[in-house]
Amino acid sequence: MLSTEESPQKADHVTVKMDVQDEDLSNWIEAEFEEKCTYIVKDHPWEGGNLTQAKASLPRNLLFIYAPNSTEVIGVSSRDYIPKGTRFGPLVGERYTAETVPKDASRKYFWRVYSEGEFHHFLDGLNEDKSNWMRYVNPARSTRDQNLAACQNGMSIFFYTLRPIPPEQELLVWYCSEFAQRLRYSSCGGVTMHRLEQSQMDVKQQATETIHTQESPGKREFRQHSISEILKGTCKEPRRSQTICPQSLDSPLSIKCSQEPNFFPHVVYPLHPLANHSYWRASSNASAFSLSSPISGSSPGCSPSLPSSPTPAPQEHKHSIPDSSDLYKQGLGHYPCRTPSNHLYRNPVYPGYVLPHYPKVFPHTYTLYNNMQPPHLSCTPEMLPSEGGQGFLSPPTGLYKDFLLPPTNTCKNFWLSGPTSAFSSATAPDDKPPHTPDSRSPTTGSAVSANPVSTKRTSVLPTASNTGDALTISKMKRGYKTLPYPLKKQNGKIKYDCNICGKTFSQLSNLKVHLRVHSGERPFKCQACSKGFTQLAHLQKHFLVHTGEKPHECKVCHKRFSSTSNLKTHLRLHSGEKPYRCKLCPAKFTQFIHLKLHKRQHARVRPHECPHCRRCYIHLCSLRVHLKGYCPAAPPSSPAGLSLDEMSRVNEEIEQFDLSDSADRLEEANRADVSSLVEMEIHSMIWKERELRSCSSKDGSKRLHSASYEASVIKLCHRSPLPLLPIEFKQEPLKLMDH
DNA sequence: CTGGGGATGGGGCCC
DNA sequence: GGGGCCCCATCCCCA
Repeated sequence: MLSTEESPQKADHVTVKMDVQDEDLSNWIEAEFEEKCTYIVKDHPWEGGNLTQAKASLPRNLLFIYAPNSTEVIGVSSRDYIPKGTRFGPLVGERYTAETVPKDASRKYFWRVYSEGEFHHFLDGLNEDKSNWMRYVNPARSTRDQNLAACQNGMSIFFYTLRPIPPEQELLVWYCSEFAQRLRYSSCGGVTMHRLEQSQMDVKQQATETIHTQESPGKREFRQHSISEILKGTCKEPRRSQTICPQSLDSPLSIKCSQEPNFFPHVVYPLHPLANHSYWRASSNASAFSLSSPISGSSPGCSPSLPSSPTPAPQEHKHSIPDSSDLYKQGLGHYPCRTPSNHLYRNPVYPGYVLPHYPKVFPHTYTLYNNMQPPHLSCTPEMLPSEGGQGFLSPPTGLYKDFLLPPTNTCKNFWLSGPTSAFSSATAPDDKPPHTPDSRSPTTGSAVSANPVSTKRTSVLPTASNTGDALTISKMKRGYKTLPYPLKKQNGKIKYDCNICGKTFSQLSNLKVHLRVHSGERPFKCQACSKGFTQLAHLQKHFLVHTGEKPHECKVCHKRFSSTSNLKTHLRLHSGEKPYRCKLCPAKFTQFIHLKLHKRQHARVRPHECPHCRRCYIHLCSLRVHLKGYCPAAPPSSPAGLSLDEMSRVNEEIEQFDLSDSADRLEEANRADVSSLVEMEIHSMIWKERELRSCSSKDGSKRLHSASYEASVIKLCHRSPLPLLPIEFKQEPLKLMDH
């Protein structure tokens, strides 16, 4: 990590970063997570297809953990190293208000979102096509295990990494301390879990007596459920207490007061006049947050007119949050007589709960001209530039930003078409004119906060009316602009590594843009066709499709092209250059793709045959590797002592390698040790596989999806770090290989 | 199947 | 840090 001594000019940057890296995030409040955690991993975009959204949404740096011999997801793990302070989310689910929630809905994956201490809506993760991967994350049973903290930021629920997560470690979530505190839970998941389970045990005996008078014998049996079961809702659906019991879970009374055992009433309903017993009965036992966020919902904190008031006195919140005893008297409240053993359960009533200090850092709302959101939505000013959309923000005056200027002179008029331009109003699917800050009303914040996506970040331009909070905004922006990255130095320059794919960038801005590749964020939307792009330049280029403009002209034939790339390809026709040559025949091509297609013809021809097993290979080096102990018909000389299965597996890999570009390069490299290099890699792969199996057998609870391993194998062999050829082959591989 | 062109994705570099 | 421009790579479509 870069120290301030190493780069004084970056002292501020590093200091902030060091804060994140060195601080104990477990004591952070939600606002701190939102402010300081700068690395944001968004869901993988879901575009339909065979996978459910819940499965397809898994970010690329995560893996599912599957039940043995099953496609059932039982957890989520990291794929690669994930830095401390990384934000995942928001949690996605169907949204229900107390009025719209179906009476017969399964509530296994209900999450509660609160606004100003009052229930606002449910997020239901039950439907895998309408939820995201976060539904699969298991709860942490101990502080040691916990690596994620759940927070409500705005009206969304996010998971933040509390510490760096090494590759292939299961993600385990528990409340952030603030969260746990207001729920009167231990900030340690294990403690709470232990209490819950203990509570469950205590109730068990009492319950048994009650149960057999009310249920059939087959349903009498009580059972302790694992946290995982609870989370997954695989445990038996518990009966819900219909008894109002205001005591906290810490009180034995909370158990005794139950008329009916209530094992996992993890969903507790809002104090609502419409609340009825059907709600309680419908409560289920899966994860659900009852959240209360001072900045949420129709919080005036979203209103531009809201002054930056100091932290409200506890009394204020006591007024806004019903006292549990009052609830009890009213007969409307519900306090779980049994604490839920499921993860992420909370008590919706906050007796004595004092809202934590939450800096008024979101005093302004801005209209986002980005069709990633409905145009009526506002956003908070600290929004992360890397999340895009900044180009679509209306400046305070309501004018459109100058990015509408033309990429080329020839289309200037088009780009300058203002609000009617493709970019400026790209966000308004209904053609509704986007709001400007000037037209914003205090109720705008309500509209925003009522929408779970309203916390999407983007940068804003401070308005004249909000200059008083410029410092706050600046602080927020600094927080977001500072990535908690382990910085490296290369030739005296700071290098920014993408911790997802490992790519290195010399400029942080390049990395930020690059991260959109992983997050799936495409903030630049084309109004004409709704396509999204990661960069404005891409959108600008794309829009030439709609305008029909072809700015690039061939000097020879005066044919015009939309891109320089295509013009360059075209120019090869005039120059006669065919840089892509086939090594197996005299064919030459002007485009690499044509060579690639051509090579398929040769792939059917496998001139190198094993004399023992008659396997055939395109490349001699592949045959050599095969003969080095991986031919099942050859005399035993396996240097790795492989089983037949493993040998078969290796041969599959050799076959795959044979079809890869690396094989071509090896062949061209004509190095004597080529087959040894390949063999080494394959050995490495085999041993890694063995280690994985060994680990898997030792820890039955951790079963990583085999596909991830296979992917790593493929990566290893086919994009291997083999010291094959100089790096310049990357761009013009075959061209340079030709002798 | 080959060749040509269109479209898109992504990164480097400079301002 | 963000925007703009340029470049390369790749995929797809079609004649």
